[in-house]
Amino acid sequence: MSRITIKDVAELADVSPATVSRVLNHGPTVAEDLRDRVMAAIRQLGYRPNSQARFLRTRATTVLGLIISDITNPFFTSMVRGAEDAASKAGYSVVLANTDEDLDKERRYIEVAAAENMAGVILSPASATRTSIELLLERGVPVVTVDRRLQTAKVDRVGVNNVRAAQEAVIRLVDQGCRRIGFIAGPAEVTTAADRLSGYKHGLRASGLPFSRELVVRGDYRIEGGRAAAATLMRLDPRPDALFVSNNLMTLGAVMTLRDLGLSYPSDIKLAAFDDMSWTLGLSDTMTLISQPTYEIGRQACELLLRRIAGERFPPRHVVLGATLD
Amino acid sequence: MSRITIKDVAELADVSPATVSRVLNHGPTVAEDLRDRVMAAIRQLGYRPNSQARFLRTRATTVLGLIISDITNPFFTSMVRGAEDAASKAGYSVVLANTDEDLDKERRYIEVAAAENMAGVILSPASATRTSIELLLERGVPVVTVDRRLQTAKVDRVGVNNVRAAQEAVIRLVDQGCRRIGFIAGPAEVTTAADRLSGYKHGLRASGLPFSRELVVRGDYRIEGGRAAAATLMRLDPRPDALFVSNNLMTLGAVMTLRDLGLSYPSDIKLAAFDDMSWTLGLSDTMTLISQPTYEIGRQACELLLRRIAGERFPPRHVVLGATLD
DNA sequence: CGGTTGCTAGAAATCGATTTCCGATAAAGT
DNA sequence: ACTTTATCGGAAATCGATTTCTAGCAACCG
Repeated sequence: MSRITIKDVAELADVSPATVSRVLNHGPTVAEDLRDRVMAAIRQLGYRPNSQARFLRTRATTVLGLIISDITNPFFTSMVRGAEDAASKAGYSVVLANTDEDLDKERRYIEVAAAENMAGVILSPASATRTSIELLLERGVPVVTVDRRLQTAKVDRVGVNNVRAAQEAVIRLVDQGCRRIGFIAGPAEVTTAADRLSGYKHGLRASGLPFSRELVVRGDYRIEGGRAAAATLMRLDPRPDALFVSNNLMTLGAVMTLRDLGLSYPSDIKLAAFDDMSWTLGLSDTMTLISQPTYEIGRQACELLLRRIAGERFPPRHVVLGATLD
Repeated sequence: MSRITIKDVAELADVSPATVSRVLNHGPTVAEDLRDRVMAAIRQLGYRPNSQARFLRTRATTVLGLIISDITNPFFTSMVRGAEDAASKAGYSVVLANTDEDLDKERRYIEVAAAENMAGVILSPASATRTSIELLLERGVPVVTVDRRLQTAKVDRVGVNNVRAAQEAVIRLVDQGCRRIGFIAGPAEVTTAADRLSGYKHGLRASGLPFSRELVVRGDYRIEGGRAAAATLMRLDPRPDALFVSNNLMTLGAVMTLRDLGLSYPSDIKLAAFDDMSWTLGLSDTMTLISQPTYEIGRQACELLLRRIAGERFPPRHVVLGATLD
């Protein structure tokens, strides 16, 4: 409950608060013995500067916000680690917030980040058009988006080329003999969903296959959505000979549906999906997987953010990393 | 980049800053028309109080810290949600930090929580003996631990009775005919690991089976650790007829090992494990699972924390929720 | 030897809010 | 009608740090 302030330290060391501050910050202009006395007093009292008070004067914090849509998703977990590693190397800490793809929650956490004057924010926006980051931008808090783009503001973004990756996966399926490829798309508001759908269409065109509306069903990027979407697709007549699912959790759902129907892959139906799924142990061994360099996405996003925080000015940058098909 | 302060609002509304503050906080003692003018000015300028400055005066924040050992683990994910729901109901926000079971990282985030003067902290300590929370306690920041206990300080804790749950699972395995039950334990520093090991021993004793040192191998609560531990156990001669794994991620590893050896469960060997694993789709259908009410753990931990924050004083409380065997 | 330069360290202003204290005004009581 | 009381709102102090400004002192130079 104690409140040890710079003044207490100053008194004990018999110097002025200004000197204590100098010892802690821009060091050199303080005499050896004073410096020692101050350090001793600090240790003795267990003094820690009040970061709020410090901020009031300096406007500098060392906490980054990482606002993501679903911490359940291993995709994001590895990204968090990449960001944390880059941040701690630079002396910053990362706090996480989970939005659950919920715009209200997202707005609340953006408010928190702004109110706490975080040094910068890495965001995977729940919506390209309805997520608003002006609260941050108008306060000068830099923002970098990961995975998804944002249409409401021009900010840096780190991700992969979703269009191309999706296209390649479709071509791969066609090479395996598929002709009727069902696509489980993501939420309409998310740019990755749109990009992947667009890649799906490109892939069909490139393969000379027709695009059919009925073969596309939207899900919510969660397990349940994938399950329902797959069920819808599998009721079609004739039924698809392949499913292409646009994220990992929905793929789990789709596999559940296939099980329920007694279908196995790849014998009865081929599967392709976005994102790493190695944690499912074998479920994904026999499907085409598009994996993204998630750790690297987090790392680079954080480094970009740190450069913005340091004050570098350059046009909004899109870092596009390679996704791999395997 | 703009800095809109209470002074700007006061000027525009042609009142004093004190009045603006009164409008925002303890309302009633301010006249209708002034109140309206102030509100209009606030809206017009998009004013938001600087929370650091406010804190300096009031010493009250509305951010809770949730410091957990592994956000990858679905166990914690659901807990986070429980805590978030309880917190937001009370007007608090939750920020997460991920320690990766790493004591250094953990210490860093405890420092962050203290430096940021978070209102309270929910912690799943990486070590019962080496995790130090005095930084928080001496500043009056209440702490509640979840899942694991802490030996370095007497604080509230919410979790399940790990000893009993483990014991029951062992008895269940014995009922299924198992006589040589291998146990994959968790890290020595974590209380849940010790409790579960102890429950395993109790279960054996209650079933009249001998305890054998060689049947216990320690893992690190991660996939790799489970894999290695299972491999060690399966090299024993005679090999175990059951494996009891003390958390979900290690169970994944153990299953990987069994696959590699060409063994299937429950025909060749029986499995029991702690924690929900429904996200593994079928992997866990045929094993004995001890599931914990994770959402509820998070919710109750948060409510306990909020009571402490509100200043309630009562002896450190241990809330023990029921784990279920299925 | 006097005056200038160069440091060091303290006093005081400052950041942006809240809150205490107090004066002014209006309402109420005699 | 005049004093007393209540209420409202402004001036100023405060929270805990940083930073500017300045005084004091020593060293250096001509």
